[in-house]
Amino acid sequence: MNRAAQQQPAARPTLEAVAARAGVGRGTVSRVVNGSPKVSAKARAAVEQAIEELGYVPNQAARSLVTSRTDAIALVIPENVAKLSSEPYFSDIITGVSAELAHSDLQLLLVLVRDERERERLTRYLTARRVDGVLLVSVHQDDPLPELLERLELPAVLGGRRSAQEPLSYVHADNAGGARVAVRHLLARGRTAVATITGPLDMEGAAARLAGYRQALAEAGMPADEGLVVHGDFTERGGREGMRELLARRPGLDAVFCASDLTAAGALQALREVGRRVPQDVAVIGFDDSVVARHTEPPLTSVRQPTEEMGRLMVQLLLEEIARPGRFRRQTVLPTELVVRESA
Amino acid sequence: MNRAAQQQPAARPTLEAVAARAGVGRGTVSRVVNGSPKVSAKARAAVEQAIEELGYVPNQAARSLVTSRTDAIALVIPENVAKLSSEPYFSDIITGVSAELAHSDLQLLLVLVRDERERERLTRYLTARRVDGVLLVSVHQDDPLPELLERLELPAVLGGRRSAQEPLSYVHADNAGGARVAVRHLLARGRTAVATITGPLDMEGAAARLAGYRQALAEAGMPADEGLVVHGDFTERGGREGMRELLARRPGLDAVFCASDLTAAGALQALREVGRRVPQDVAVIGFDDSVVARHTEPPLTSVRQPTEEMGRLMVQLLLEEIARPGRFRRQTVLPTELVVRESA
DNA sequence: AGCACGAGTGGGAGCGCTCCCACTACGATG
DNA sequence: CATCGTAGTGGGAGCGCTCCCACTCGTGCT
Repeated sequence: MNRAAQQQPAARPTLEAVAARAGVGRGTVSRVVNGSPKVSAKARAAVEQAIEELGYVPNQAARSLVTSRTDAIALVIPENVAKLSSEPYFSDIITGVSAELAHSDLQLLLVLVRDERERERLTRYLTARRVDGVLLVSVHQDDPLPELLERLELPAVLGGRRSAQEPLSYVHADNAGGARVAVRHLLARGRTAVATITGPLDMEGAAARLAGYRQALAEAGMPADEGLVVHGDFTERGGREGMRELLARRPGLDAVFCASDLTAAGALQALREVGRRVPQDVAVIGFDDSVVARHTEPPLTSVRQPTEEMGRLMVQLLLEEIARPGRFRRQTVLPTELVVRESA
Repeated sequence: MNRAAQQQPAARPTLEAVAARAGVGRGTVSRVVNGSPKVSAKARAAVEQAIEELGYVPNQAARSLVTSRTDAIALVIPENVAKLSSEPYFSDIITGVSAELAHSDLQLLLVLVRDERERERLTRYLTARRVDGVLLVSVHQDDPLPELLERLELPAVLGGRRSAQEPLSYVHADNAGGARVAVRHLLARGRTAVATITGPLDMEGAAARLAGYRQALAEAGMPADEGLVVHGDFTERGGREGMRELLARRPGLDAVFCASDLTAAGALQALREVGRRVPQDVAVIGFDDSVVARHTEPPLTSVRQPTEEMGRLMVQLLLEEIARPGRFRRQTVLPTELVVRESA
């Protein structure tokens, strides 16, 4: 077992080296690198040339040490549910976040939190302030992370609020409105027994979708039948089981509003199992208008929320908050819209 | 516009503070924090208590400055194709990488490279050695990144090699073998005109799948008909257009092997357009066995590659390479397997 | 008793940068 | 012609840590 020879990979030039080469002081180089206007054209040119010649790249660690900025933000996804590929919502958030971040000079740290151990690790990480800010999606009512962020006074933006009184900045979609539109659509098409498979109700978004469902039924003067409401968890499996349960409880139902596309895909499977045709026998509507909505059979009518846009917006809010850490929290609602396909 | 008061958020305790409190020197605290065995039980206990009481968390920037380690690695995805949510492959890689990384104390930087500007930014970033290592997936033949990584002597692992002579470490699936098995399956079921829609052939994986297709046909003594080969790009759109092209060229085809599930999904659409039934008229096989394979109508028979596992393995190789930067490159092939569903 | 040795320990030096203050040079002003 | 800005500059101090060397003890041996 021979030890690999300690090779020194061509030590990178330092600020000091650039200064020497350009015949100026360290301060001047620093000013050029950081775009300060208080540098003469001549000095700037000399420095820029030296940087070019030496291939100088600033050492971020040294910079961080003195500025205590990290130039990185974390996107935290509590992935306790399933894996990323079956949750297009998260992928779209990531896409949006990454796209928006490309304009800035911040790096994106992706943190998937699967269990308690990983949550603790994240806690230590945030406590060490190893990021300038945090984006947090899929927040549940009792999630301890938002409070930690508040306590640490770490700039943060939530994707989806915990409640209507959410103190932190957040971006969310008009969940109740989307649900209302979906259910109205079903009623307008003559459906009379509209069921719903909810998401996890400890998430405000899921609760709002259920509320929207109820509002639309109430508007139309339909009696509230709790037998038509079954609880899911946004997953496909939840949708399948929820649908079976609904069919057992209310065999006469003719429509179902699902809290996510995945849920709807599961419902579709359960309906196929028992030979109910979609949309003839039962109309189905999903939520998110994610990529799965286009691949199911039949393709899903779904409430579109601008997921990628939400990611972008979250970054914008976070950058603002990082720029001026005063408590200027901002909360933004994005519109939803019904995309009609064949399932309803 | 009043400027927010400069508040100082409870200055974090330093190593020095811990040392003072524990009544030991800085060196001892450092040793405890870094798990050195050369500390007496008594000193260790004192330090640990002080750390606890003070809520000490090491400053990573200061540590990086002297060790020139960052404790972070980058996962680079050249996302020039489409968005993440429609590419389950990438999501699964991310899932695997993140899961494996949870065992270590490294952080995951996700870098999506969309255009030339972002590639340059990444180049600067890597040049500044702001990560300890790099995972690079979806490498094309002419991708300049691998060479940059070699030049920088930055530990790196590729997901998919550039060629059989790949000098860098990599993990890849047995693409040719998978393709062979798929095509054999079709032939064994009596299909006589088996077409293929390839991936981008400047990727070794795609080329290997095409080679496997050809091998299986040759084995069976079938004449090679280049009219049955059409070029795609792993996308759904490519699959749709490729299938249309194939139908125009060889109306009599009765099977098609697609280089990805997405491609197969597109092919399915094109077949449906012209009323061909799957699998009765045309059998279809995909590749990846990603989440879309289960959602198409009919569900796709597909060659499974252990994508998540590949992500995990990439991390393992990278960690090894970071641990001893000697040129111990490792190259690993993972098996593929045919998952039979209804489309073939 | 004297010595060597290893286990532990303290703390100086220094990583590469930004911050900031003192300083220079030069044009404008009274 | 003395005085005062003002734009630009150089470099000391210090961020919080690890590295490493010099040092102090016991302990076991001669």
